[in-house]
Amino acid sequence: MTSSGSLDTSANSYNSTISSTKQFSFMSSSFSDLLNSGTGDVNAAVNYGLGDRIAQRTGSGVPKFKSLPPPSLPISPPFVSPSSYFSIPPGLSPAELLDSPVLLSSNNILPSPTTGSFPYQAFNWKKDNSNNQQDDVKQEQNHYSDFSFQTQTRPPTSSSTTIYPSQTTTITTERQPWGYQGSAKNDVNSMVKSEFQQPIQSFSPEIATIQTNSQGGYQQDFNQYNQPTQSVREQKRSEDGYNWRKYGQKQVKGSENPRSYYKCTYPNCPMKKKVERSIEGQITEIVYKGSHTHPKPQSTRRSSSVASASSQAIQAFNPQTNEIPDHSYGSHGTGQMDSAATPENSSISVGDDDFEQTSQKSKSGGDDFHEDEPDSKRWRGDGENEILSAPGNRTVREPRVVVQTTSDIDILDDGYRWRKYGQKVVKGNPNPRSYYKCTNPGCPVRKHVERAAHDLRAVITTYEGKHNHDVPAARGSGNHSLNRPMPTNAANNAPMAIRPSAMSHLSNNSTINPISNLRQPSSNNQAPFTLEMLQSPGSFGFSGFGNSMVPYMNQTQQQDNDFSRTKEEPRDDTFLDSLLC
DNA sequence: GTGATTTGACCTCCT
DNA sequence: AAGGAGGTCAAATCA
Repeated sequence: MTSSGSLDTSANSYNSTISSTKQFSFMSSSFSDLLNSGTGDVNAAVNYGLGDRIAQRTGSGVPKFKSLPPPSLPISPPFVSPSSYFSIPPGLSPAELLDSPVLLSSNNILPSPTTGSFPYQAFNWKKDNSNNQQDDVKQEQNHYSDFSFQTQTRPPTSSSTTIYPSQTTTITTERQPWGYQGSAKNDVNSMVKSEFQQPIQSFSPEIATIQTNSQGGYQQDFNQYNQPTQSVREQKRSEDGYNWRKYGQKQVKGSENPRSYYKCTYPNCPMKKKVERSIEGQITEIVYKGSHTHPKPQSTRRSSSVASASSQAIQAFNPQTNEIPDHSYGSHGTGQMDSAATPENSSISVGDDDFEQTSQKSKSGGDDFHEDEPDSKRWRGDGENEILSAPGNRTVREPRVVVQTTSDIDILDDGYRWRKYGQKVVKGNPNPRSYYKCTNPGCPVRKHVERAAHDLRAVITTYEGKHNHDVPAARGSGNHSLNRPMPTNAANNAPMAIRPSAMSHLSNNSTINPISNLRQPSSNNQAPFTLEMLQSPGSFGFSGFGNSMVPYMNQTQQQDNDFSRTKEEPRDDTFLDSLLC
């Protein structure tokens, strides 16, 4: 139970292999609990869904794309494709970029679309390279949640990592399940290790926490966790850094896993989240709804020193959605919400209508997702966990940890509507890349989404082109919140759907663009987001991340470049054909 | 005694 | 309009 802590995964029965025990509350529950948790393997086996079985047979976890819809931020579509603005630094290969920790940070952490997890290396990177930086990062967690290994700040037991970017948050959660699942159950260490060994795309604070516990190595990063002095309250904090109160739990149809409902404990904060945990305790799905109207609670762990500015900049950076803002707020130890980037200022959709958007859910493992498909169906749809082949040769059932954001994902991703026009397996990634085109007549914008090769949970979304139109109204809702001006409190109402996928999004635009979060007219969306901005520490305040960001950027760019190829393709049909070929 | 969690009941929405 | 499912409430319970 901890609000955040309680990871109820449930819905999907995946859990299986990794099982954690009962509820794994990062926050409240102690890590030991995890360790104690019984084995879930048996259950897992039982729980396996058809998809899982298939996955097992195939030996590969086929992510379900449905759940993975790009991190759509309910709010606004990506501004500009980052790619266009960024260039890859010499010496960096795209592949490297992908693996680079930076990626994690970006969107904050971008889990591979496919896997949703970040490469283990990334962690190492931190350890090795950024111990110092890590500290900074930690401190700045607030700022860049992505990077944030905010969780770090928290004690291992409490997984209250702060995930600033919403998406990031999502990812985090997702990972946790994995991470600890394994670890939690049988052998925390082993599990964790395995995961880490495996690429962990999504860096969830929780995971981090787990790691910390299991592995000393990460502890460096997560020193704070170890701090004995943490207050219980802090421990309760969820990985996302906010304090949550569980207000309900319910068994969802079609899922063995119970779903827990949490509310942000901050007065008047509308933010909610629901977490499903597997029997083992693995988090199978997390869905955030709404946005925080306040800064993230400061934890002692957090370094107050973090410059809010930088953090803010970073936050803004998150293209993703509301969360960014939300988290961003939180992320700032300062609690400042004023960052321009914050959704608040932006016109984020809020309101009931928004809900559609709000509740985005991402589940890993979708074969294919149709944006048109209602979120509810999408994310919930299969319900079955897929078995992913973990890097280590292990076949692990991928926790369907889906970070859900709140609502309609269709639009969610970026507020725009997309039509799938192709799918292809690109070199270097066994996971198919779905290609989408903006459905708005005459709009040249395209995007492609793929799961990261190393982590199915991670979704990489790349945008190409600029929208020549405003964000379409949300389906079902006459007014799409997206179009609406954001409420004063950006985060407030706007349901943020955090998807793991979103987290993973590499999508240049969405991910990078803080602006995107702000719902601006499409034209604005396109607003120039220059590399300089990103790079310049001052401009976006990547301070702390500095270079790291660059790589990320680069990566995105690369993607764009890659994608640009597709752009050149004169016709969708042609393109599709080519893909099919 | 306070705050968080549990859990059955109720409400709302969707089909 | 009815039924089902999801989400929320709130009293009881627990820490």
